[in-house]
Amino acid sequence: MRLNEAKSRFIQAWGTLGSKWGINRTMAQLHALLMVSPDAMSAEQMMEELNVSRGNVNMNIRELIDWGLVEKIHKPGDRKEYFRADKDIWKITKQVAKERKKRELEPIIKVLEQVSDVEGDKKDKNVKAFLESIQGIRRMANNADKTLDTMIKAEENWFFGGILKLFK
Amino acid sequence: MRLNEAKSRFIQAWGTLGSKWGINRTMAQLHALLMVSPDAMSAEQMMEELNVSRGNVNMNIRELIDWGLVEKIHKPGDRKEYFRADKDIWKITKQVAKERKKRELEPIIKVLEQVSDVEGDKKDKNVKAFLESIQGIRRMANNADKTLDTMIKAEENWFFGGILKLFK
DNA sequence: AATATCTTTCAATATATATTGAAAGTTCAA
DNA sequence: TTGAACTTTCAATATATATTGAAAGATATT
Repeated sequence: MRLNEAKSRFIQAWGTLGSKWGINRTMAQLHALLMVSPDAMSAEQMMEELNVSRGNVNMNIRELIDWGLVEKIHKPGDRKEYFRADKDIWKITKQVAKERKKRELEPIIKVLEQVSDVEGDKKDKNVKAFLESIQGIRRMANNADKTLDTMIKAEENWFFGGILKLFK
Repeated sequence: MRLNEAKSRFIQAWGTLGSKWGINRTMAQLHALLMVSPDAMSAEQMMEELNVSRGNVNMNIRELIDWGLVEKIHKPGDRKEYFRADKDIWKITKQVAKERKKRELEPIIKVLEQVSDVEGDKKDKNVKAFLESIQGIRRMANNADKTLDTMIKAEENWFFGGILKLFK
């Protein structure tokens, strides 16, 4: 397979995967593009490669920066802005974990706490079933929270080394 | 907080969380509803609680069954179908992991394999950067795949206990 | 076999989300 | 301080996704 075909297949697949995980397709494609590009890219270059508008590139690159996955680069003697993505997949994974924890896990944990405080007859099977389920979900959420905390601090070779030993 | 308010807050929050993870809101809400309901529910009851149409309930319940999260129940002497969700959150988590692995992780691993086979000058920095990134992503994906395999078979305490201990 | 009860389907519609592109905004060099 | 080069914004539009509801399809009951 030629490089260009491989590249566009990967970008395509990454965009599709992103969609299934609630990530805007263009955002995922931009990320894929930058992950496999040796050099930082300008808005024009990205518009060209992905066939999307300037506004679309601008908004989604901003979102990627907000997620901590892309950074703005200034080349000396050039007014254009360039963008590059970190290529270390372990760092990327941790960064995504960190953001989703903050944006999604922590908020739901708060809701779970709030709804755990139900007044009324604890013998009522409706109350009982509700509280038992919520409690189970809370424990899982708190476990996930702690695990992510630790993962976010962990070294790369945890994932590429330690976990395999554990699961033998 | 009264049970009804707690229930609807939880259902609401679960639906919102689902959306952010690429899951249809009604599907997530139905799942939430069944998770906190002591008894199996009929389509009518669910339509009533969530204020959605019969068709919507039917399609999304079918999807939940397809994900292995809900089962159909027949009550003796009643022609109606009822539905119940497993309430064991560890089982639910494993089931979701199993399905997403099959539907999303395995397909992307195949694409990563395919695009790893790039012809051309391995000294070209474009080829080099592409292959290095893809290789990193592949290693991560394969690790995730193995980890999920193990998790799907594991007991809750062992999994979290083991991971947390390892991280220490 | 006619009827009542319940489920499924799917074209039409509504809603949510993504994308465009041109105008406004910004910055810099002359 | 002007204008060229570049970035940002956002109303309009397009696209994708979800939802409805009535008709068709099942299945049990009389």
